[in-house]
Amino acid sequence: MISARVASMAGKESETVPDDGASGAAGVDPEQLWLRSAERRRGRRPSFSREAITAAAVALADAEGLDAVTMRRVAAEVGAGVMSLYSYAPDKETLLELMVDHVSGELPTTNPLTGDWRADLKAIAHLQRAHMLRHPWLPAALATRRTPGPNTLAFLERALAALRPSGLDGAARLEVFAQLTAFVAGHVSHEITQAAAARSPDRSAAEARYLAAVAADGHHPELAEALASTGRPLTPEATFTRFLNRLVDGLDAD
Amino acid sequence: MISARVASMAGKESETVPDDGASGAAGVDPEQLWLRSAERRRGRRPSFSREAITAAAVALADAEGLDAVTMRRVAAEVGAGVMSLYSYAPDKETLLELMVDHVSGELPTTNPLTGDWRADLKAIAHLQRAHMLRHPWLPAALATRRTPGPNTLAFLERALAALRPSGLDGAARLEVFAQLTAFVAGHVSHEITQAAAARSPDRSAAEARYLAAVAADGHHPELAEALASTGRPLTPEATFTRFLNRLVDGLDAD
DNA sequence: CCTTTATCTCGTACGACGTACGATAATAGA
DNA sequence: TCTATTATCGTACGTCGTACGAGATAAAGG
Repeated sequence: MISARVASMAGKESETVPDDGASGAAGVDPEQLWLRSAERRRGRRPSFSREAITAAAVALADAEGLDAVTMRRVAAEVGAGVMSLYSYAPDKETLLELMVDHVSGELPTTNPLTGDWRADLKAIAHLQRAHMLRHPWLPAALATRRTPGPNTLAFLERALAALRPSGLDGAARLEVFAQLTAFVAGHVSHEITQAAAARSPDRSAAEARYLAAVAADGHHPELAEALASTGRPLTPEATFTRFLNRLVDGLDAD
Repeated sequence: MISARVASMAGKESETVPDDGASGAAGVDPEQLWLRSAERRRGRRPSFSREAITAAAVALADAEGLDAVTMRRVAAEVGAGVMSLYSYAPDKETLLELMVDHVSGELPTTNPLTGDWRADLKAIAHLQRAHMLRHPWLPAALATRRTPGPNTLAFLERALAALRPSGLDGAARLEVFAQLTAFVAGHVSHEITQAAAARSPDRSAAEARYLAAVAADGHHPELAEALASTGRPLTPEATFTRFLNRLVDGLDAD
């Protein structure tokens, strides 16, 4: 999802699609959000900072999930009145964008590239996975995200550099990175759901009973067999690596 | 995401993970939701039906997006009082689950399989993509989804049957299908976002200007080159097919 | 038949949300 | 000092999900 918008710039696509599922058309102006100058001449001096507010929101999301990030909670955390937040971000959606870019600052952008672009790309994907596991709200937040901020762009720049030896052209490299990010987000989202479910034994047991009942109804032989299968348990890490390798090894400039 | 919970049953995984990002631990009891008997002896006869309510909610989501699905709107659409809905679903989250399973009923489960499991799997993925494009709220709804309903299970059964000739064991087949679904959902989510952005020219222009400004700042040479690249425009369909083929062709039993 | 018991209907109400509005306070240039 | 500008934030509005409980309606027991 990172660079979704970027990828659409090079080589505009066609094929119409029904109405958007989750969000209105409004959104935020990226120029005003990311490029506005820091100069400030007249008027009262700000008591807080965009940095501090964003950091507080991130801490809240990390600790209690995305639902805990309300304007009231964030304001309380920072010691501000609720409406003061609106001096730093025009609305909550924008605050989410700031959060995403804020944590993107944690991603390394200066470690050496090996020159083996497949290996480098896999390493990047592993970085992204670890990053999303550290901030489990990220996959959900990325879905609503609109434009990449400076930290996101720095990481994108890094990924494009890693892909340079692949021989893919610019648009294709953007596309590969966007798809890779979508893949990682999808996987981590799945992984988080499973881990969360595993942590509540009551629900796990109820679900196991439900599936067993379905498998026993005679209409789901394949499911019954799959559930009875006794393969060695795979770690999410191993599954991720396996699918990632398949995806990346299949890439070439053709 | 389909069968996320199912896949976790065969071969329980380890590796801890931080707190869930978006949802509490509560959830819905799948046994009571999907298996409760239809017998009804005493008491007032229901004026509505779970079917009708779910269908109204789906129609609303299709037409106006997931945000338009509020208990009040759905009730109005059906001609019921708001609180009457709670006789048919214990809460809104459950209504979402019902919606997901409802539309899953549109997926074919009886068309012939060719025996070429890779081809069959690709066909299934294309079905899922078309399905999600028809119901653009699906990718978002799948992320919160907890247990598969009967229609979802029927489709899962179908996918497992398609994978039978692959030689993969049961747990692996479940895992493949879960990952495939996550991949499709991620791609379609991306695709929808792009299409929605392309439909509002003001935003597109602002974003293009923003990215051009970033590319011109001298710190993003890779991005600059990628944006300048003049590859022939790729349809989302073509991109999807390409990545799908990479993923599926890489699968084998080893 | 009437009573009991279970079920469904839905008006009212509560607390939480995002945020529009406008009064108030602080700052810098004139 | 006056004025223009900017930040702070209390109050209030409309919306959300849903708890509660009073009424309606059906079948079962006598």
